[in-house]
Amino acid sequence: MKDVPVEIQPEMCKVTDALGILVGKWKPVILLHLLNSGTQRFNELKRSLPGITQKMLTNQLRELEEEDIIERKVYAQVPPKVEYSVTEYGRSLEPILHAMHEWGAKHTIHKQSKKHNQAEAK
Amino acid sequence: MKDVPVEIQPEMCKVTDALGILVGKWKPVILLHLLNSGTQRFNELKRSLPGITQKMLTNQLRELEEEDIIERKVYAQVPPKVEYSVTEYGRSLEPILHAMHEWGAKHTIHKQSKKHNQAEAK
DNA sequence: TGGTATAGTATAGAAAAGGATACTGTGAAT
DNA sequence: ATTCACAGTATCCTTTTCTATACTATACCA
Repeated sequence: MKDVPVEIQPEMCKVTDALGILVGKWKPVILLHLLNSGTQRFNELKRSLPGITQKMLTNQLRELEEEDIIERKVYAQVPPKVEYSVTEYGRSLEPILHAMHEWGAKHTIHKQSKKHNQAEAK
Repeated sequence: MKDVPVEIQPEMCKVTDALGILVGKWKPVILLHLLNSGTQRFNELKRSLPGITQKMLTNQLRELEEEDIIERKVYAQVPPKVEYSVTEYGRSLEPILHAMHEWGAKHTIHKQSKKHNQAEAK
């Protein structure tokens, strides 16, 4: 039997796919905020996310909408009113987000103790 | 009582932290491969990942090593021998990777049926 | 008449990520 | 003497992501 190597590409990786939906400087934060606070208007979100630009907020929201994770509801009013909320489908990401939050919190501690050990070892 | 808005930043988000470790075009793929196949040498990895450049492979491996997810073991030989493996600590990411894989697979189907519905609705 | 609020778009530029290609040192095999 | 395998660096370039800033339409309020 030949030793045929297993060939792998990022394009066929489902983990990469899932990750692709979450990456973006503000996407996790927006998603978590919508999950916590429920439906929010554009400017409510903007005020909750200090430092974000309008362009970025629009952009990240559109990308999440594109993947069916959030919903955008436009009211025919003036001044405009647009509401964003997490879809039923989007909520299926909650366990993953929760797991990542837990892991991330532990990792922060792990890194600190690593640093501490290095300092100790002079 | 005033309606004080909750202010959020990506820098304080643990999900963003966890995500940061996994992002990079080849990181999930490398990690999954090391988890599946165990210890691997640099060129074994390279051959398993068609399309990756040496620079990218080195770079992604170093970033994973930096976070203590993988281990790099250098043998004092010529030609050089360097082995990479997932650390005990790195294995704590497995449930998350698994959950993402599952979700990603379902999402692929979700997107397909969405497309199908759109086509149906002419 | 001018200012405010809303939910954006447009444009330009900086910074980060990734790609292409060439080069390195060393021992062993041809 | 040349070539190969190995595990990288070094350099330059392109693409993508993110930032900064200005601008839009419309109704309402003073």
